[in-house]
Amino acid sequence: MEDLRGLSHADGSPVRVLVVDDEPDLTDVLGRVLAQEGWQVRTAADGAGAIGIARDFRPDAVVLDIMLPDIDGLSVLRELRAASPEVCVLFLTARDAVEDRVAGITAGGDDYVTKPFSLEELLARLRGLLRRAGLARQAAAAALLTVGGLSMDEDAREVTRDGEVVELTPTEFELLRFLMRNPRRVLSKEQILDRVWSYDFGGRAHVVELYVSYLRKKIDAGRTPMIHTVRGVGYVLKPEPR
Amino acid sequence: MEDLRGLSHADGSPVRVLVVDDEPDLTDVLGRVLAQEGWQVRTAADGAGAIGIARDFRPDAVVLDIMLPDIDGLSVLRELRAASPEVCVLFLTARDAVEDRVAGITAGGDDYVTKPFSLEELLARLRGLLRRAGLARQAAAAALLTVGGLSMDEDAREVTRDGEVVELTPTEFELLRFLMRNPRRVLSKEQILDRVWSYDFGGRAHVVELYVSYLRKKIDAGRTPMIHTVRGVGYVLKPEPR
DNA sequence: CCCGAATCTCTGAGAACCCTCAGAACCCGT
DNA sequence: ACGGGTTCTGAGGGTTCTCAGAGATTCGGG
Repeated sequence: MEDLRGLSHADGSPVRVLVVDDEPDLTDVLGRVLAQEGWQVRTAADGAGAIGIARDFRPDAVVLDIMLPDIDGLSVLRELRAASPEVCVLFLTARDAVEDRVAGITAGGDDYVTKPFSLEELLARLRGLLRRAGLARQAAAAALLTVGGLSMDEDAREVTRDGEVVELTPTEFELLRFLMRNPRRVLSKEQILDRVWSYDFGGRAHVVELYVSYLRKKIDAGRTPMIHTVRGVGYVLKPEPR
Repeated sequence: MEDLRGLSHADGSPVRVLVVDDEPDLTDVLGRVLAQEGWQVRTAADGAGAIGIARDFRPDAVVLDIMLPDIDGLSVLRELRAASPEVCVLFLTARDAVEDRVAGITAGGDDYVTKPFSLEELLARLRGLLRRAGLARQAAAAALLTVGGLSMDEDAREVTRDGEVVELTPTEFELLRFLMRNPRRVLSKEQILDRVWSYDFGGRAHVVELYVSYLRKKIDAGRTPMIHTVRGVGYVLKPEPR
């Protein structure tokens, strides 16, 4: 059928993710998006809550804000790891607080995303984490997306159209990834904006048009177009028929 | 007899929808139409009322105007979600309300419609929301409508007649969707106008004739016609008799 | 067969929508 | 601090869509 979005355990049970952040708006949206991706989600607003929930929820992954109202995120991590050493962690950090503290952490196979982030970016990181932890169906195989003559290697960040390598900027890459994860489905500019751009982006949907036009130049130039405009609605990525 | 319209829970109980808007005219019409679609409906005129009703009505979906007389629509949403996190929301926003667009709305699985809207559009969005939330019988399968040799993929916005793709403008698409949801049933021009065009449309029924003629050119051209005129009454869409 | 009413189709104007260009702002590494 | 690359804003211009008006056509009753 469609794309296998929800990674799951070998036995088919859904992967469990715990989201910890003190902004309810953020945990709410994240929780819904992750659930939509096929994962089982719980949320917590602080360290104590997180530890409590983790005790019997036994998450496979934790999305953890480093700055929490009560306990330091790193201490929370220690607690979580004590209970289940296997758990993988995706940290959320403020842009300017990255440096030293996180540097050591990522060595352990965990990862981090700086706020403000785009949902696509967070999802991609989380998928990667779980995949490397062996929780994906297709195991540790490289993340390869293919739609018609288009293919994207998420790990290598390499995109090819009909075998030719295409160079993309970060935003172009994110946009294309979102399109490729939703082939044949019309996506509105608002949907795209909400997923590909950071949640604090105030701009207009006009940027989406602009980036679609960039993508077309790089991907559809001189070939059968794969990105189609659906007037008044949005855009679709479709493999060329035949 | 199969009821294709009202999505329902696994146990067959009807889906519950709460409509919140301060214009009684609008909630009345919406309430009637939604009930007719097989849903169980309650209406509220303001945020306080909505929260009160939601407490024991436990809606599966809420149609929520962002501009309410008492409480901000988003605050209402927070309250509703606190009580039942699963509820899906279809926001109503004014077209000219410049960028009161809230980031993340479409990302979390919710959706919005701008006023003035057509009833068909609102219904389609609401159906999509519930479908994706897993409340449809046929679960998350793509929305596929089929009448004879005609088929419509609502997600891809693609229509085919006898296998050939047909390009439609937004209005043509909406009109055809309405016809396809009511096959073999004669629909009057007024009915069509009320459903497919925005509720504030001042024009005459003549546009319906015009758009039916457009549709015929694209769908019936050179084939056994499926759109039939019932003189003095309206139009019917019928699959070619075997 | 004839006539009136209903319907169909053509046309054009205005609006909405989308694409692209050019340049400003920003970030980054050197 | 400089320079290249990236992101974003604004405006211009072209295309498509919607809809009203008018004339052509069809239908059905007498």
